[in-house]
Amino acid sequence: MWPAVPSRPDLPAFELEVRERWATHDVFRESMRQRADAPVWTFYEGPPTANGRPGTHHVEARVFKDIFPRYRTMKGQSVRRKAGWDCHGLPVELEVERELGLNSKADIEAYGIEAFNARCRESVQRYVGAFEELTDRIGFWIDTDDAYRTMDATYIDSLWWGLKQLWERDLIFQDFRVAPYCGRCGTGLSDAEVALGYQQVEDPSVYVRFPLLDGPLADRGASLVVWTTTPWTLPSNTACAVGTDIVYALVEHAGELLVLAEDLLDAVLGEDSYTLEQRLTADELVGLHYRAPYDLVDVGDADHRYITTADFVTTTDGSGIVHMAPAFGADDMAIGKREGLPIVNPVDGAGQFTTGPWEGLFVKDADPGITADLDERGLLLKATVYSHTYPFCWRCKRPLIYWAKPSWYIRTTAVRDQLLDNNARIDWHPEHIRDGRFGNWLENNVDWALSRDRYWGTPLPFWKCEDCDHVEVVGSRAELSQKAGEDHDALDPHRPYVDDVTLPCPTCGGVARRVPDVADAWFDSGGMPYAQWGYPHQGVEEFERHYPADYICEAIDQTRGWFYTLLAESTLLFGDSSYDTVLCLGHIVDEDGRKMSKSLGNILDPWELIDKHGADALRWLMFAEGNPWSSRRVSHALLEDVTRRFLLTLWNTHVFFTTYAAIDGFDLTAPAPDVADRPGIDRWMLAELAQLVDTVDHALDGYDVSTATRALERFVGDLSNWYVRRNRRRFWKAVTEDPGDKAAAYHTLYTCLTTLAQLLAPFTPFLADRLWQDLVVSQDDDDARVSVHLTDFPVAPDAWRDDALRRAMGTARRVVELGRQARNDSAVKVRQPLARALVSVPEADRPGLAALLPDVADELNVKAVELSDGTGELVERHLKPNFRALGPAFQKRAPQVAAAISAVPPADAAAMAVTLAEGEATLELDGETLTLTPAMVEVVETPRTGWAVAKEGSTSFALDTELTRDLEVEGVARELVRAINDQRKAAGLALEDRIELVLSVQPEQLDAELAVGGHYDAIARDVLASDLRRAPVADGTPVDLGELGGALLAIRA
RNA sequence: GGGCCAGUAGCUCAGCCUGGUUAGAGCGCACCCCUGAUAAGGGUGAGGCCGAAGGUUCAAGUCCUUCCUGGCCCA
Repeated sequence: MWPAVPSRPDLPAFELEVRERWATHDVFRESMRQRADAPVWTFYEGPPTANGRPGTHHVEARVFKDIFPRYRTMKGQSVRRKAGWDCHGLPVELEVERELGLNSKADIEAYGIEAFNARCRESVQRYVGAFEELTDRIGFWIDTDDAYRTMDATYIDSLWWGLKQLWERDLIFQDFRVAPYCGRCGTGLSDAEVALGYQQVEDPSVYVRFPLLDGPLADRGASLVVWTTTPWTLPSNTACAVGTDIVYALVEHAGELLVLAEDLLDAVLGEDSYTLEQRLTADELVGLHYRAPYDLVDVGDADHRYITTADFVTTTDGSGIVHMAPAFGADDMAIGKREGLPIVNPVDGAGQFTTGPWEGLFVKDADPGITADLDERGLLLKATVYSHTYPFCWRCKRPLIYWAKPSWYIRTTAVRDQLLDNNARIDWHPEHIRDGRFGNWLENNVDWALSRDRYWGTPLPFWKCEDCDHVEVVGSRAELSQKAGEDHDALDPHRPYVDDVTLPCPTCGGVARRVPDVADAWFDSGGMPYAQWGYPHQGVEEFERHYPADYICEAIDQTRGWFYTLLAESTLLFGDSSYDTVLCLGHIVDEDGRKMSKSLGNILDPWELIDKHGADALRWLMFAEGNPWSSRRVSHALLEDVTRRFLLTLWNTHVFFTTYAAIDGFDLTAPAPDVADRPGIDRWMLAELAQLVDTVDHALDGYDVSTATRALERFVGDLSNWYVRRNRRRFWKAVTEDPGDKAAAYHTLYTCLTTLAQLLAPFTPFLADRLWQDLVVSQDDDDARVSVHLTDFPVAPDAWRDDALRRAMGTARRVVELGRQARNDSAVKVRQPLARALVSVPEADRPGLAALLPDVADELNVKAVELSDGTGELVERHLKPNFRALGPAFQKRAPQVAAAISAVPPADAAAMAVTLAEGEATLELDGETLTLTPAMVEVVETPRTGWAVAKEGSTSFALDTELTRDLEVEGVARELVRAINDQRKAAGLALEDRIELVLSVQPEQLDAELAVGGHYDAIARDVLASDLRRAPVADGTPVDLGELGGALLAIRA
């Protein structure tokens, strides 16, 4: 039985039905079981953090993660789909802090680390259900029951192993470093995190006098003019830097002597407000001491507060003299180390002053007080505001400070060349990321700041002796038990439990305690290739089977996140890249191309989109709209668009097929005519299908969804708009008329639809399977074919391939377009048959087109379409130059030769066409004889008749619009058929219902002509009239036949 | 300030790697057709100095340089 297929589908409702079927038949698992022994193809899931509701951007990533594993499975590979969850990290802590109303690390510690971490653990599981539900609804086949969680003890065991490996190879070290730091969160931030929080702000811009203490300038009472946008760092000043190539000036300004860069005099002091006393080189300034404004911290005897040089000093801003505070700037620290300057750090871990008048104040909040103080003491020369971008904490939105703090580092710089080498072998999509964004970033690799002074994370397995500072690194809980001499195998490795474990120091016998830091959560996710299996403590076989990944996919913001940490860890631990191919997605933006953000209020909830349009529509939009890596728009309007444009076009074709298959009781098992015996249009459609299969297969093999979706959209358009429309009559005509032809049509369309279902399975898994159910499962009890997702990806038989036919049909369709244009221009309705038309196409296209002329004639309702053979009197010939051939042959003269070719008069052109056909022709140009080959010239024909002509390029169509009486009568017959079918529809009859028909046509002569021409028989056949009476009709429906007459008709079921 | 990407019809995008002289599609719009896919289907048309300027070339949407605009990433 062929199912009843609704012509107006509720796609989201169908998807839910399909999902039920998948669950009932356990299709997902079965699809993997089928391939259990097949070659392995590996996908790694980049774990999302489930501490918020999943958004539309998650859908994007997840459908791209889904499509290639589905494709690979259908191609016969074994694809394990292990899910994963990222559980640790500052975002989780901040969420919990908000819930608990905690504001600082002190608050957390007062609340208790144990209780706090318990809340964190609960928080990251809170939305797992929401993620799983959405994952399921969008058809992302990933095994959430088999998910790894970065907070699991076995996972952490693996990370500890990784860290120990690095430690043993001297790739982990502790150093005092200036790093971006959030005083509120009490932690340093990775570069990636810092990158998230740049904002345009206005900071104070102060110019401060630093009176000189040495040399003649000091004797004259001169001061340096020092510029800073962070007044709070002034108490920590230990030096000033000048640029070696910069010219400085001593000037008299408002009664005092000042030193600053000459180029900046006007900008800082104002034009004409100073008198130049003397130019100074940097060398003349170096070594001079000065008096800094504050002495909050005693630095002992160390020499400091003198002028030195630094290459980063410029004259684009400020005064050309840079204030140095090594505790609060990476550049400053570098200079400080070079000069052996003391580190003056009156700021604590909360970002607050520990001493002086601003003790207890967050440093940034002290800026106004310091500025006022400088002013009062006569040290402030000038204070304005400076607009620039400044980093803010990406979660708590408070300004970051750069702060010197002891941290643990991974020495990634030691493997920089290897990182570059491994990166060069990764198949990046898009390609430019490899050498561009990612490659450049690797070139400038800096050591990975690993430690975070926080609570909810993978604790660093470093135990440090209280007495001798010896560091013992532990590679698992088992090893911890062994070293501690206590059983910790079941320990929750999180804080605070792990903090309570002490080890005896193997060097001095003292007590070793764990360093308090946890690992950057990026270390967790970067370690998933091995940690997801618990490697090497367990899962060794799984790891080896699934390393490296064939494919990973995330959004572009992961370049310096997951893409980097995966590569860094695998390079450090295993020497190679843990992924071969990476697809880098662009961001999802709203209808106007704006980023979706809460503040703009333009966030689209994925459920709203899916409930309304369905998951397939959303998936298709993601795959088909633009490139995966450019930002793509999502909106209700766009979803409606793809639904109508693609999904419903396909659906309508499906409805057409099943409707007639049901009416005819089409029997699939009856033998199908050989492809070679089917009509040209069937062979053409199958040739296009073969081409489509190749295109989609090849595109997916190369991770190129755009090419695949474009080809699929084009094919579905051709199938619906050309094949089905051209062949409707073959489906509705009586079986007895031509059974073989009818079967050919059914089988051809059936093959197209079922193959499409398979091709679409990775893209739109719901609709694909629905088609499969309606077309295959309904006709077949074979369990193996219970779902399209259990089938092999299609391979086109060679018997389908016919490129010549594809080209010929292309020509035929272009000719039809011209024919329509000609009809349109001459205002002759399509229903009115015409006698003849004449077509001219380039000679190469003639043989192919000849076979398809009946189709052209039928489509255009013309009795006979003749193909000009290039010699007839009805056409005139012109020559058209072909530059592709002329260019190389004639170089600079090509344009002249081309002009000469175009100028050949029609009479000569005809002769030349003949000569050319025999090999080559000659042309006179400026008294010189040139030899032309057929490739250089195209012979173009133009109809010479007075007919309605349409042409495009070298193709033309001439339509004889003259009507004979016979044609008019036939037109009337067609008009009557239309009117009768209108009545059938008005009467609500089914397609296959038979009717009795009564009609009377006036005048009598027309009636007689219709009868003599056999038109009444044809009408009766066309409208399924079992009886047709030509008799007066009492209450008949009038039919206007224009000048020719009129009719009255009545039908009865 | 640096890196990368993008700029083609009103809109969304192909085409650019591999140069060839009428630059395509879909949507939208206007007009029209069809009425046995009908809450469907189809046609025709209008609409482009291919971001700008230089350069290379017989020939540039396509290659090169510079610039402009927008986006992303980084400082």
